[in-house]
Parts: sequence; C-alpha cells; structure tokens
Amino acid sequence: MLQAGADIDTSETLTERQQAVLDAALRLLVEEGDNLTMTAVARRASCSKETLYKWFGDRDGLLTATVQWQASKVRVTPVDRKGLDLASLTASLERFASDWLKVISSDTSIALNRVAVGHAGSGKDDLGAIVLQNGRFALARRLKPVLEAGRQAGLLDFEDAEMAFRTFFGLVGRDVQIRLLLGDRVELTEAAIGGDARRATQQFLALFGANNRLQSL
Amino acid sequence: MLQAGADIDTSETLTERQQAVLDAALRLLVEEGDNLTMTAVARRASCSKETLYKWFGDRDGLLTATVQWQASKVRVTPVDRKGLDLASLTASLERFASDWLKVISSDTSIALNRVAVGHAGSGKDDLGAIVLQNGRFALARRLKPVLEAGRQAGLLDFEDAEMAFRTFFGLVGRDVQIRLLLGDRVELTEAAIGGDARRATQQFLALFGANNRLQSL
DNA sequence: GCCGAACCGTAACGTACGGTACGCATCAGG
DNA sequence: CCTGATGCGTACCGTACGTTACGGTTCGGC
Repeated sequence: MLQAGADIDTSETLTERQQAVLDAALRLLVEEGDNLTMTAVARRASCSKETLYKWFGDRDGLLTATVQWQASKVRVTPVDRKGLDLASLTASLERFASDWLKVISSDTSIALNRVAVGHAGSGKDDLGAIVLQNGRFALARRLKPVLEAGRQAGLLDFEDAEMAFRTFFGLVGRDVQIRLLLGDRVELTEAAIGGDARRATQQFLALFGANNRLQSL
Repeated sequence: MLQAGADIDTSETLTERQQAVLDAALRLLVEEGDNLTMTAVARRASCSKETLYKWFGDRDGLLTATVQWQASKVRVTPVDRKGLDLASLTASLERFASDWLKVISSDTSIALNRVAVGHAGSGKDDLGAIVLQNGRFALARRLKPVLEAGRQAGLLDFEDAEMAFRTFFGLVGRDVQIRLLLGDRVELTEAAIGGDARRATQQFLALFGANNRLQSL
C-alpha cells in the first residue's frame, strides 16, 4: 500500500489566481506531456517564473500541485444505500463502470497518468501515489459500500470485497487503459462505453450474483 | 490499431557486440529509467559514444533498438491443438495467465512500459507501438488459437474471439499493471501468481464455458 | 611489416532548461 | 502622496546532456 493522506483537499489553501495558474499548467500538460517547461507555464498563465517558484517551490512541486488540483476537482458522489434491489444495484454498477471508462479515456487522465508513470521510477516525487489514490483507490472506496450493500441485501455473494472490486475493475477496464497510455487509438464513443459498462456489469453479476455457485473462486 | 510490422526480428542484423551493448542499455534502463544518459550507456557497455551514434543514429534510435531487442528475446511458443479436453484447455489458460502475470510484474517489463508510456505523448518514436505489439497484441495472437480450438472442441462458447480475449485479459491483469507502473508495491509471489491464474481461468470458464447461458453478454 | 577500418576514451561544443536576480507596474493602507 | 508588498516581464547564470570531433589503439587483409 502507498502512503496515505495523498488526497488532501487542496482547494482551501489555493487562491483564485493560483488555481488559474494550475489550470494553465494542466492544459499545457495535456498538450505537451512531461516536457513542458517552466517558461511555457509562466507564459501560458501570464505570470512570472519567480512567482511559480515562490508558490510551488520547484518544478516537481508545480507538477504535484497540478495533479492534486485536478484530483480535488472530482469529488465523491455518495450513494444511497436504502431500498436496494437488483435493478438499482445493476444501475449503480453500470454507472460506476461508465463513469470510470469516461475518466480513464479522457485527455487529462491520460496525460496525468503518463507523467505519473514516467516519474514513478525515480523516487523524486509521489505523483504515482497521488494518481493511484485519486484513481484506482478512490474508485474502490466509492464502490465497496455499494458492493457491501448488495451483499447485505442478498443480491451479491463474495468473501472479500477487495477481491470482488478488483474483478469488477478488470472486467470494466480490460486492456483499455494500458492501450490508451501506450498511444493506441481506442474507439470509445458514448455508445461503446455504455455497452461495455452493461457487459461488464452483467459479467460481474454472473460471477458474484447470489444463487451462483462461483463465489469460491 | 497501430501500425503493423513493429515486431520485426532484429536478431538477424545485430552483431554479437551490438547485442551486448543493447543488453547494457537495457540493464541501465531498468535501473535509471528514462533518464539514462548516452555517456552512461557508453561507459556501462565499454564502448565509445561515437560508436553508439554510428550504430543507432541518436538517443531515440538507441532506445527503440533496445526495446526491439528485448522484444525479440521472447519468442512464441506454439500450442498443440490436438486432443483438447477441458483439463488441457484449463491448463493452457492457466499457463497463459501465469506467464503473463510474470511478465508484467518483471522489472524489465515495468521499466520498458514506463519509458514507452512516457514517450507515447510526443510522437518522436514508436516505443508505445512496439511495446503494445510485443505485449498485449502478441499475447492475443498466441491465445486466440487456443480459444478457437476450445470453441471447436465444444468447450467454449463465444461470438467474438477478440471480445473473449479482452475479457480474459481483464480477469487476469485486473489492476496489477497500472498499479505496478504507478509505483505501487504489489505482492506477487510465485504462489500468488498461481492462485490468480487459477481464479482468472475459472472465472473465464464460468463466463464463456459451454453450457452457460452468458455468452451473449 | 604496413594500411585502413573499426572502435575506444575523452575532450569540446551547443543548447535547452531549471533556477535566480532585478527593474518596473499596480495597488492597498496610512 | 508615500511606502511596502505583490507580481509581471525579462535578462542572466549554471549545469546537464545530446552530439560531434579527434587522437590513440587494435586487428584483419595484403
């Protein structure tokens, strides 16, 4: 497990102007990838390099601030756990699946994951940890209550929620993320995402729905 | 789809010495990541920088040559398609799964994927395409005949082999690769890999085995 | 033994970029 | 109006690294 606390709410301590600067940096990151320069960020944000350094310390500080800033934008939408039946559970799962696919196929997510992966080797910063916390682990934190509720309602049957989540994760994502990160053009229209979400959900229910004898896998 | 022909057999045109140089570059790539320098490669390989440039053109050329060299090392092991029963099919699938998990969790695979992902944004070279061809797509090419044989033997039931393969891919890999690439320490002992391979195979058979009414998903 | 090619080691060049310093404009508070 | 703080624009410095150049060495062919 990675270090905790990597998903602090940064929107408190950032002024309006600083957020604008980070937005500019984010756009530049999407366009240029990791080879964006401090001068380019300063020019794009119409601020001076000195300000960048005063606010964010150094280049890595700016990068982490940018990643955290983007992470703080997507907030958790809690799920109601009352009156759960198969239809609403299915809808919840499909919604999670399609949201997730939309996220990982977005330009900013691809760019952010690219730089985080690139930086993961040399332990200079924690970009990988931050992205992981606000991506894969945040999804798990949001989805697990739904799974637990499904189990308590007698709709799902599994031993370990973590294991069930990881299976769902695999059924939804499959090879999409790695292909996108490696530059493959995956056709992900709105319709395709919807279809994938339905398929993954049905497969998940086939594996972990109650009345199936497969939960021991 | 990416451009074809990215997996040419390079072992023909490379001299013994050049292969040694690329091996050195590969080791350095695993240690240093993308921030390895030409001087470091020259020193590690006990050759001159001039030779590096004569042989590989420039830094990107050296990198692509290194990636292709590593790719050319893992050759395809064909599968016998005669006398297929459920036991042998299961064994084949488990073997693929465990081999794949072993590959993506290896140091060199992680390092190669990291630099390929990092370079994928700026279209300077085709590292992403090469890695994809010799990773995800090579696996598909090797596995699909097995799936087809399983279908012809009446053991599997699916419409689209590509779709079935992608599901298997997702069930095996789940979140492992992205976590590893992002620097998460995933415990992948020999035993864990074996267990994951068995679980994924059973799940796949539950979804796509004959006598199940789930193939329309 | 001699020649040229290939190659090693290293020094040198050019440049891109991270980081810093400084001058000037704006503006809030007194 | 004065003053200090904040921040923009820009020039500047240091350095790391890709790339090139060059002298010295090994070695196969004649």
